[in-house]
Amino acid sequence: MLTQSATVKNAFNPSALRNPPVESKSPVETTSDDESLARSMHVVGSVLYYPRRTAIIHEDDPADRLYKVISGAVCTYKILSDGRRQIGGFYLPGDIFGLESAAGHTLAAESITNVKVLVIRKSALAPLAKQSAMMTNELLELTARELARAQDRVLLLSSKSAQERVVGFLFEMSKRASSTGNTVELPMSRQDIADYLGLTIETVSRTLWALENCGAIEISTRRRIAFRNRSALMQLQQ
Amino acid sequence: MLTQSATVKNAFNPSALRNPPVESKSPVETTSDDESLARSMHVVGSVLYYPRRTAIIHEDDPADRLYKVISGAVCTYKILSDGRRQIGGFYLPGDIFGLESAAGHTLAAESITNVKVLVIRKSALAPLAKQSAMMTNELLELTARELARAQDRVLLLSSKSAQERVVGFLFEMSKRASSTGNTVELPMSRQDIADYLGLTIETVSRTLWALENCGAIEISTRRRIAFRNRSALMQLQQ
DNA sequence: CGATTCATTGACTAGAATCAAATACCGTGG
DNA sequence: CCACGGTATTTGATTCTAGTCAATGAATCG
Repeated sequence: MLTQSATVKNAFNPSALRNPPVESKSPVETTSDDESLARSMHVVGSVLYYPRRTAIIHEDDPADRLYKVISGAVCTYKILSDGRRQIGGFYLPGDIFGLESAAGHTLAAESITNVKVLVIRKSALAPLAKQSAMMTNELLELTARELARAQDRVLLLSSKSAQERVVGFLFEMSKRASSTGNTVELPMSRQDIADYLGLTIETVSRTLWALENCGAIEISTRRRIAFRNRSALMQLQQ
Repeated sequence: MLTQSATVKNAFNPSALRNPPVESKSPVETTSDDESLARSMHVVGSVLYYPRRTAIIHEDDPADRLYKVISGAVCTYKILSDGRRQIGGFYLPGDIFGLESAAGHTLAAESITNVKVLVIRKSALAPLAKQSAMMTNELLELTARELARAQDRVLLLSSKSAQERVVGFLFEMSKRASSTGNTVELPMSRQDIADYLGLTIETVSRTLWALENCGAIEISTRRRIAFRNRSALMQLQQ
């Protein structure tokens, strides 16, 4: 359970970061349809800092909080009985996580990089929701979008090849992550990508190599990938 | 698009059913937390009948309706570019579908058996929702539950073997479908099961045979399966 | 009772997992 | 700045699971 003391233990001083938050690159965008929710979160929520690779939600935590990423990257996951890990999703600045847990079903969450998150108790949101039905609607909209994403993952996992998955992932990230021109910055490790796509780390590595080899991408750094031939990639993705 | 005329064309006379709705076996259960929604649906919604294997929602339909299964079984699905079909979910009496489309992302839906459904326009729901914030909350709760289910599917598809998938499916159905004692009645075809689990029909068939061979289940009819050794099955599922 | 669809079974193949090893990267401390 | 240790990643060889193709068998519908 995420107690106050646990939070304090995990907290770190943002001024001491070796990798400072990338707020300048990825400003927190509040889209028009979550404005009232965003405002409420800023009013009654509190900001927490987590260092890289720290638990934010444990799998058995009561699911009574919503989180908004301000800077950094977070993933939700589940550990299966045989030790395999499935990543439910990556959350980048502006994204909200903790929505799925309304049904008592909880994914764990951990920071991939140093992160700054806005936390709010759902119970603190309830009285505000009474005032404006707006906010409940926004929550509903967000949850429906999360559902749509999950269904896209179901599609991806059920019938796409390793190559299609990796290419799809690169496109998804180029849309969502901080990407300047043709370059995309991946905050997560190869293992994270593998666990997200339902592949092994070896397969992810080999697939990326193959994509580079055929001139579709260029792996500048491990964490930085440049698109060399977008249309060729499109075709590989189907 | 689902026009009134299309509805009429697809409609069938419930008194002429060869396989009458199983209302007596599977009564429509309205759980405590969707009571106000259920009431509203019954008040402003309308009942439609669809014969077996008929389109209820087309993939390009505007996503402005909610559906509640009264009797029979429905599946949502998507056809992939290469012709494969992925089933998003099965909906049995009492289940509501059409929730995911709030995000503009639509799955098609078709009847698996003859079905009776309650349909309501979301726009008709909106004015009622203003009166009671309750209902929006129920919708949120339902959507969150649907999200949790989708995430379970993601887990299942990303890292479970064919055997684990099939066993998991049997347990899911024994919980949800009309099951008397140790027998579960499957309204869907092998192909439906395969498309739901991300397997081929051959693999589903072989896996079921293997389960029967090792004494875990008994395939009385193609559509009726009896559990012979639940604890052995549990272990196979992991 | 035949026609058609649906399901099962068999033989073979392909793609990703696994196991094993080598290499590159990163932070640390000298 | 550079050597060092530990971790993350890449690469190689092999295995294994589920897919594919093909054919047979069973159920259902008219």
